[in-house]
Amino acid sequence: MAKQLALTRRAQYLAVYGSGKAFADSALLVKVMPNRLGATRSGFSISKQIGKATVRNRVKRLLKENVRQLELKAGWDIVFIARRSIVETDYHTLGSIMSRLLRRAGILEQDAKKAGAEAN
RNA sequence: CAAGCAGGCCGGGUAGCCGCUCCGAUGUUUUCACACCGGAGAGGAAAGUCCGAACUCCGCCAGGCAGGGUGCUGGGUAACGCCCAGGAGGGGUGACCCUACGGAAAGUGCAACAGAAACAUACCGCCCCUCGCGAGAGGAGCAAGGGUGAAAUGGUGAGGUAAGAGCUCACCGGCGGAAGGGUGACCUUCCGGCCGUGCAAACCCCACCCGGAGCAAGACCUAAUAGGGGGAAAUGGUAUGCCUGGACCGUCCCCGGGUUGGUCGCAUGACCCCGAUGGCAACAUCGGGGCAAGAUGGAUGGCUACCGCCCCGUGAAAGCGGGGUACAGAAUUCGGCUUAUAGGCCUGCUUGGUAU
RNA sequence: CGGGGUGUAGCGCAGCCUGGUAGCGCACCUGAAUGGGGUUCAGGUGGUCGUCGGUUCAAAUCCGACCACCCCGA
Repeated sequence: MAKQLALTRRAQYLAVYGSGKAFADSALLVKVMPNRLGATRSGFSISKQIGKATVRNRVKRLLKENVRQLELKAGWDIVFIARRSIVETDYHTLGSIMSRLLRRAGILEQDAKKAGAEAN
């Protein structure tokens, strides 16, 4: 994932936390907020409660890879917040969870619906 | 063959598709960047942060006192609480392993409860003498036996005695002295007399070492705001305990305001590999060769297929089916220690069994 | 990444420096007082002292290692 598509400042995270809409699953919490950039940026929050450094790295990489595969509408800031049960979730299950949550948020491209159904 | 001891090593592989960070070349572009090609990209512990250093800043000024650390001896090292070799003590049939292992006649303190006594003692007792018909009472001696305790004034045996005791003797242990060996810890031999304990991971004494903070250290650049208001104090302040001397001058607190960007530090180093020489070894010296991650909301990845390895079931075997493939993720960099770790390999040695 | 602190009864804490008895408040249980409840009074239950080793006759306390949680830092 390219660097300019990532949230890199604490202020950006706090803005999404404060005024973004939330969509939740038992393994994942997603907060989204529209921006005016014409591009969609995403950030990841995996706290120390999730596990040791190896586990946190693994979770973040799975999330990033799934974001890369999904086709998202432009112009949104998205923060993915991991919950404890995400440790037992594999790549494909996590992909279906993410596509479901983002479709509810209304920022998944219609073309990608098919791919999301396939992943299920 | 089985059980074990010591040392060293590895810690999945190949291919395809899609990605990430850095470096280099080319092209487009005013720059920022973008496209494409090539190269590099987690560990033995990267971990815990328990020690030691490099490096950086702080007033590392001088002296002294506190305070902290280490603790058998000798060596290695930049340094260490690490490593090597040796000594002593302890454990194991053995290979071998373990040990914070200086000082208790420098001083202070503690040893609860129990017990007569925990620095000097006699509770139950033992023996002798006197009185008494006797039970017993008084006097003198003893510390062997019993009892209490974690610990009771060297141990075993013999002699000796009224009963006993290092009272005497032999051996052992401890202490002191002498001689010899060893750089030293210490060892061996001889002589002397018979001397109460434990705790220094209690204070302490002795020997040696230590200024403090840490890469969010620190340096530079760009942008922006302000050169402000109030108070304390001159026996004040100048970075980390205290005192003395010396040096310097504004210092400290509160309110208000601004920045929470970029670059460097940052990877050629007490570096790695091979060989030779010196040394029992740790290690050192010399020669040759090599360059091996560098992120900053933090890269080093995701998926698929096949193979390898281990376990279980089935089977004569081949094979088949199922499951597993650990601990763990660089953040200034090194030297150690400690802790976690599926499975596997190599070398030497010990004990027991069997065969020749 | 670096620095520091704390783990003791259900909860909040003391005891640790200077080693031998684990204590205080709230809560809980029983009884008294009230027609009943609260308040009050009396009595009582309850703790592997975070875990594992070491020193010591003896460890919550001294020493070492490990685990968990919390705080601070341009």
